[in-house]
Amino acid sequence: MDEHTFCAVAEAIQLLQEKWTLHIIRALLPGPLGFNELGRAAGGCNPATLAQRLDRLESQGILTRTVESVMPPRTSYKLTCSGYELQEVIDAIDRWGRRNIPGPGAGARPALEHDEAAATAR
Amino acid sequence: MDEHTFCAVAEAIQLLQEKWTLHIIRALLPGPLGFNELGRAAGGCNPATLAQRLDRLESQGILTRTVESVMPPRTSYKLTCSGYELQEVIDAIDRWGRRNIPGPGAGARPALEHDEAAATAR
DNA sequence: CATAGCGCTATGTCTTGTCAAGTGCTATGC
DNA sequence: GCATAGCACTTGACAAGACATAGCGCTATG
Repeated sequence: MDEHTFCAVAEAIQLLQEKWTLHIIRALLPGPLGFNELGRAAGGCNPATLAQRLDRLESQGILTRTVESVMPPRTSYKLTCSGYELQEVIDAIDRWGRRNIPGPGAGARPALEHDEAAATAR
Repeated sequence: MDEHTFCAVAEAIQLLQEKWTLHIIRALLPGPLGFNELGRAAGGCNPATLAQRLDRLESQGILTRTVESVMPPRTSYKLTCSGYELQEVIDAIDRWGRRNIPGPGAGARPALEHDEAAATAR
């Protein structure tokens, strides 16, 4: 799109803002996982989306897909070093989130900040 | 959701992965902008989405909307300190992107330092 | 022998983002 | 003085994306 905003930054943002991407990477940080296992660890990603993300992340060189056995099916996804470097991104988000998101565990502040009224009364 | 995965991190990811959010914040780092101005600076966000994101970011305390004059319309959006703290998230993505994204030139793409003075904008 | 699990694709629905146009007004160019 | 373009947004129709669900061939359990 805009070559003027370009550089890696915009590209990276574009990539990381896709739904589930960060969750997937985060789930994969502790170690390799299988497909369904990963979907659950990411917080319940449905298989269609998961497969798509995985595809993209693999072709981006962020993770690798290793078929351990075809039948009984067993596949393992693990981060490449490029993927592990995303830890610092997630760490940064983590740090920010703990400081700036109300959250249920934030003491005497229940999560009543649900402003889903954005519907604007259609 | 998963109690173990939950808390601020997942929330923050959820928030930041919405389309344009990070672009908007990034565009706002150098200083406050108006609505259309911001939409363009973010890379061409359409007004509907922009308004929605802005709404959410404001109610999250990440930015403030100041109406400078109603007619001729002039509004200014600027980050709060909570918003500025996202700089380190964007920096992390930036750093990662420069290292790990091939880039449009697919080769030696010198990293132009065009927006590094953002922190002083206040 | 029935059930549940694996990795993953195909289906239809619902949510989300996008385009295009339009509002009331003012500051500019001719 | 009038046309044009800009401002900050809203609305409504539409496309793209994510969703739940079911299912494939197979095997390791109960």
